[in-house]
Amino acid sequence: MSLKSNNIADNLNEEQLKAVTRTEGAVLVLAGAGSGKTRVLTRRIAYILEQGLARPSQILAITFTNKAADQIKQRVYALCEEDKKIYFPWIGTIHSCCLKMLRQYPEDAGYRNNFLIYDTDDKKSVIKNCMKQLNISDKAFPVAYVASEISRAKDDLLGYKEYAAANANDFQKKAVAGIYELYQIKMKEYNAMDFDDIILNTYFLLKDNRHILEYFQKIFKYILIDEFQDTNIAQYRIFAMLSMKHKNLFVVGDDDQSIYGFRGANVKNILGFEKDFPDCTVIKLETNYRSYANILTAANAVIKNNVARKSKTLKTSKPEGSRINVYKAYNELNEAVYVANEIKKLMEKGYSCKDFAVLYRTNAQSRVFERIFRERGLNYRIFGGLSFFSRQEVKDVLAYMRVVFSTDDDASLFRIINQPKRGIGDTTVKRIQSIAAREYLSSYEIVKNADRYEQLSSAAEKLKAFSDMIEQLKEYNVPGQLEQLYDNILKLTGIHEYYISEDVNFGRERVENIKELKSAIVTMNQSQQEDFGELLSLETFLENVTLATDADKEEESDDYISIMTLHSAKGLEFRVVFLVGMEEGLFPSNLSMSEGAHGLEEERRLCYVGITRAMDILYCIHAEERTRYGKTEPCEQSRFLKEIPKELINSGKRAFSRREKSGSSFDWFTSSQPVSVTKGGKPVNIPGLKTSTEASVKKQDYSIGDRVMHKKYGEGSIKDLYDDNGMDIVEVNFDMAGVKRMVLEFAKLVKIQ
DNA sequence: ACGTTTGGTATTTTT
DNA sequence: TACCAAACGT
Repeated sequence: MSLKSNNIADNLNEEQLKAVTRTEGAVLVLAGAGSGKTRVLTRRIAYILEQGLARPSQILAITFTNKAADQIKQRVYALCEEDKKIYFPWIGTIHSCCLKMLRQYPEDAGYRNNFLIYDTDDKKSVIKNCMKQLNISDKAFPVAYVASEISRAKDDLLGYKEYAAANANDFQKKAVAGIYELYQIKMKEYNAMDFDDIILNTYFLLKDNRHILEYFQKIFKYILIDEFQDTNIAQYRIFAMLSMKHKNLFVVGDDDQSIYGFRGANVKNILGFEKDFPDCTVIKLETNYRSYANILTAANAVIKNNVARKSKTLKTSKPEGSRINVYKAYNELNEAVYVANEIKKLMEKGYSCKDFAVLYRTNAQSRVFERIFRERGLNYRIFGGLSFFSRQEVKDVLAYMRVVFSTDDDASLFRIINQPKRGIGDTTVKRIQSIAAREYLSSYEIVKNADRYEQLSSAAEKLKAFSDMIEQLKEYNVPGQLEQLYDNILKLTGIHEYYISEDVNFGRERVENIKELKSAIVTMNQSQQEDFGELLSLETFLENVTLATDADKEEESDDYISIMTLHSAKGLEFRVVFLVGMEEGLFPSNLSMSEGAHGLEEERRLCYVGITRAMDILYCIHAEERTRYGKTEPCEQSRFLKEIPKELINSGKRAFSRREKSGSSFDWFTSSQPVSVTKGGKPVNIPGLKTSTEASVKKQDYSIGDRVMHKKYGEGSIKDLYDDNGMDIVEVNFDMAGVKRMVLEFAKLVKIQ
């Protein structure tokens, strides 16, 4: 097979080249941050193809995220000849690759062929039901705890029996084991798998079915694993099994970047690798090509405080670069304003939006940045948080699609059975469930034949109407024509009208989101045809949707500031990085520290990941006080900042001190807008602001959604306007102060253009 | 059955 | 603070 690239060795150093060309046998690459890991991975795939060692379909490459998979796919794709593109390697996340295997042998894995994937929300609702059924209070055992306990068990390859046995003398965990058991039984009934089941079931599929294992062993001549430090035991076992025949297992990882321990990732896999594959070649990539020396020195200084790690130091040939900017902000608002100001300054020097990233520990921190950036007209994009497909209204429509796909899907069935309201209440639902359990039938069977059960007589008609509707919708389950299904769901179920009528309450977002779902269907159908020459089936659609992280939504512009958590920044690089919220308790977070030394070390690795994302300039920002869970509390700067040598630091001066704040109930100085400061009690007119204090204020002057400014509460948007006994009342949702109800005439609201 | 209110409680990170 | 669930009233 020929490749477009002439020389596979271009721009590779000696070690990288070795990692690319040592194709046979087990290879462990310890790749430091910014050492060209992705380049090695793609070149290696290209090299294997170029040498004719394998056909594309004989290569299995596992990445950690969909984003990384796409990136590698594209780069390899670009290297391949036009006519070879159809036989494409298996490149994807562990979940999507395992799913592909399971779909080939659903029955051998113990499922019916149209099984569904439950996301975290679905999973929690099933667990909640189990606990109710077992009469276990969710106060004694929070659902989240049970969910993570079950996840962890599955990561370690423990089924409920094994889990119960392993915790036989732990009173609490015995209760969890009971929930785990019932959960698995229910999931089987619903013909559904959760994320961890995908891995676990693949493991057992391969382990218990010799012919299937041999089949896949034969297929995968070369196996490549990225981000190996973040694999768990179950995943590792799968790779080990699959590579047993050809023995060509190539793994890349960095123990210093292991940040998913909380989710069962096991760094020991790196150490274990050398034991399990004694003949393996170990290659270290220790030259960083990304960051200026100061940044790298800081990163090394921080990470060396970790005890549990393989000692190594990244080198660079780059010059020192500028110092690390540490800035002490007054609070989170001031922090965001400072970041925005610095970005503006740097943009004048030639940087553009896409060069910047704001990284924080928790998603909750994104809000202020979103607000300030929007006000300043800075183009930004927030990654992570709740994804488009997990929004309520979108999930509702998806639930209809899922029930159409599989009527065994109880979680979806009960989500929509009364959404929109059709007179099927809690009591009816409970009765359906108990009859289903008694008769060994699916809940949907009961709904469909409601007239046969006396208990359901009062609701029978409504239930019949509901199941008739679902049956009718099933007609539209035609590959390549899912838009029709979507249109009919909107038309027949009343969900569209419901959201239209409710929309005022939700800032008109919901109907828009539902519409966007349709374009997601259309685009996905198109790419399915272009990439795979096949029509988009409901099965594939639903799968893509649940496994999608940030569903590569088409952006109008690709020049934006990236705002995301440190976790999702892994694998990325930016010219300028702002690490914000560097405070004790937030980063490192109290929760991880309560887990002891290893918790703190994971936080430190997270910090290391953050620092090493920066190419040119690094900012670290901490606030003097921060409002969390509605309480404002003083903050101490993060210990990680103290671990950076002083001579590398450029300390920024805070623009305002704590003292300057007192006396004002609203933090004018932190607000980023030109603010209408009161002089002698009268609002000052500011260009761009329109006052309406002169004549009598009329309700007609305002409408819902208008942005307004209030003397005391600052900015907000009008939530409601109404007449109360001849008095015009306005409800404003203030950005800082929340919703306030005021008499319009006296509120002295100033419209902001 | 449904809407509203209250009260309690949680908030780490993601496939 | 903000969200959710149970409790309450209709």
